[in-house]
Amino acid sequence: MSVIESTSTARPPATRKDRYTISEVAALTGLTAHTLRWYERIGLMPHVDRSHTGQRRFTERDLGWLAFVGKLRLTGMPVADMVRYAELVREGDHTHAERRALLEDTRRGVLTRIAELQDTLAVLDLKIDHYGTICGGTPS
Amino acid sequence: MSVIESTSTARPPATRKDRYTISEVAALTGLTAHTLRWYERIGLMPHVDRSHTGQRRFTERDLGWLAFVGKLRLTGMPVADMVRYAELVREGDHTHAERRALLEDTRRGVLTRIAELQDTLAVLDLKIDHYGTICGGTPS
DNA sequence: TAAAACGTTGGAGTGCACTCCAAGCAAGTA
DNA sequence: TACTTGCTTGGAGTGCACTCCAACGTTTTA
Repeated sequence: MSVIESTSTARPPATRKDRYTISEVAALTGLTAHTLRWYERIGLMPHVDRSHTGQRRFTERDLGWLAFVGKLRLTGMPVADMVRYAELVREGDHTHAERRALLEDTRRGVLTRIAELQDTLAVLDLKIDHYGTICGGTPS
Repeated sequence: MSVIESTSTARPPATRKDRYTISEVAALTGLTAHTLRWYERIGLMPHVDRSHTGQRRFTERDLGWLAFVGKLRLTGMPVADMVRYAELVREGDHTHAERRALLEDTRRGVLTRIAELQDTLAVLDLKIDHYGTICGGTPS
């Protein structure tokens, strides 16, 4: 479920702002302000709005995008690929097929990684069991 | 795939192909020779035997260790922690408890990572589904 | 025996994903 | 207003895990 469908027709409670400073976004996302600026510089953010003096003002939509990017990061996707995805989004609706392909590749990668991890889990359990009981000492 | 061939007259009594050159080990493990030397330099390998002229000769035991290290690497464990584990092995049997603790920490980390990945999988599936059906165009 | 292929070392270089710095302008508080 | 904290930029620096280099010695093959 994405966070971004905050509609403008229904007035939300006063706790929800529509413009966030970089440090507010840093606190909300767990990213540093440095990293947020860097994301923008490399093209991983859609254009971020500015105040009349040039300071960044992030929207709810930016927050939603950042949440999704956070998920992509957790998949282990390289930043370069996330930038590619962001480019596709900027290019418009005709890139849907490529976006889906990218996501499906990522999905396959995640599945593979989960299988790998479950494999290591088996080895780890064997080893832990070994230390828990007999404790023979060869490094193997 | 057989590892045992690759040469020659089986004359010398001391050489029962249980000694592997660095490039053989590279081929068997998928690591590069560079990486194998680097592993040794940083203390991630137990002492590797040498030929009379100083070239490395890996044993079956080294191969087993490398296989285990490969599993640890797949867990995402930092190299520094793997080196710590290797040190504990070198220090002898009285480090069993600490070794087990290290492995149990790693196990918990793997479980967490699997959960994270399954979470990203849910988001990915939602998104892929979205592109598969309606294809509305907001970047979210 | 000669050439090609393989091995050795310390140290330098690479790519990734941040992370920080300096110097100066902007915003909120007493 | 003065002060303190926050935000701006381009560019340099960091830490990790390799990855490669130069210059030379060793082993295998023809």
